[in-house]
Amino acid sequence: MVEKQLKERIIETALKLFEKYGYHGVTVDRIVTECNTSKGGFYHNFKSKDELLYHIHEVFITYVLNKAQEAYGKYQTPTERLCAIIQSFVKVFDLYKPHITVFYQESIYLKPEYFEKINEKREQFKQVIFQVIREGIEAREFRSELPIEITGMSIMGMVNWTYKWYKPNGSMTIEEIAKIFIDLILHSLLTESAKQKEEIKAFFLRNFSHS
Amino acid sequence: MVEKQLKERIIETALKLFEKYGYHGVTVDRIVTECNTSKGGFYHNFKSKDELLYHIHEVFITYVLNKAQEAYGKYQTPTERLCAIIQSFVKVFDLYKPHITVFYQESIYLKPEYFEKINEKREQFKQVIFQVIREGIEAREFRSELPIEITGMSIMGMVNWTYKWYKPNGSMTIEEIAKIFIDLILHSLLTESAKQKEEIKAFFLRNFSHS
DNA sequence: AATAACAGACCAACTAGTCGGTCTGTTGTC
DNA sequence: GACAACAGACCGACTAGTTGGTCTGTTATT
Repeated sequence: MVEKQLKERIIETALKLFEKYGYHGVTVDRIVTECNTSKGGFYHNFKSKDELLYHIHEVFITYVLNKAQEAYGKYQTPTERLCAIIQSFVKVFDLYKPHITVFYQESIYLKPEYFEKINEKREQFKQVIFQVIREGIEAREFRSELPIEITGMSIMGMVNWTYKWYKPNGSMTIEEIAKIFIDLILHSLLTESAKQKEEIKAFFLRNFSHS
Repeated sequence: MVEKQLKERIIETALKLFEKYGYHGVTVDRIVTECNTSKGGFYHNFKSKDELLYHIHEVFITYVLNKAQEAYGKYQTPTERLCAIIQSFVKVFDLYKPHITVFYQESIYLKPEYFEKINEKREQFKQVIFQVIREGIEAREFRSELPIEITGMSIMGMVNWTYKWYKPNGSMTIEEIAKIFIDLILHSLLTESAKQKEEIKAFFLRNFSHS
């Protein structure tokens, strides 16, 4: 087993600190001390503190966007697609909780060029969600009276907000939380007739057979 | 008509700037220049930049907590109470959008003493929500399989997230958005039998009679 | 030997906060 | 009514400390 590379160590330390104290609450000096390196080590690996922040954003959004597109491709019906996307996204909280926190708290501090790049992917992710909702309405699985954007943002809000309260190693696993989210969302989106449809009912029961 | 007091002007300017650039993206110098005052004027009215940040938090959370308790007191049934609380909270976005943004983005930068005070009220607010959900389940209006905390945090996430995308003067009024939130939430919380109950059905129709 | 990886002293810029001073309006005194 | 005495609001040059970033030198690696 090779020693963990310095660059990785810097990122991990920075994430831990940024999550707790915020980007501006952490100095480069603090980062380098806490992971036993030096200014030289830091600036050898990153052009600037900004670039480190960008890197964190980039890693996270790229991963999440890929996962969403993957989940979309894996299923055919809107209901299944939506559930798969949510599930894959929520699972990310166990892997990338600090990334997510930084992503939602500190992105205003990204330099314009960096911000643009990140925002593009962020926008793509949103469009995947909107697309699924649109298809769900067209397929008469989701209620047609729902406005796509607001509904999409509601779902994203519900899920994203998790970063404010989720504690890994808490009393509930992230999978259990994901199930509850999906339960809530399906109850609010599905039409009465979709709830009756055999394949959707089966899919539903397979995932949430409470009692 | 008296001139607007300096303190008010400072707060307004700071809010506008904090919302856009973040607490650390705005210097005291910038605040005082943009509202045509001076360092002296600023520090005459505030002990520190931190105190200004605290003040913004305090005004907002106090208002919101009062509104929630008021809404709770005004109604008797859990469903009505929940809707009233959500409605009153969402309406705040037209009044206090910058406050809310600062509240959710910058509270980590509050000095410990300040943070404690704010957090206490924040906690109280959460408890009101949890309480209503608990009562709703006990009254068999809300589905008993829902865990109170997660459901509560889901609702708060959905609603709070609004600060990330809501544009006053957008194509939808805040009241319309509130209705959609409530529609989604009721669909996911209400039991089948509650949906049938005459008074709840009436209440429902009164608020969302889409076609 | 040449190059990449890292160390750490140092620098220049910036920023929150201070402090002596001014200006305006109010109160008390004759 | 005039004037002294005073208070509070506000000004802005200045400071002390902090922070991101640089630069020269040292160590490891191939």
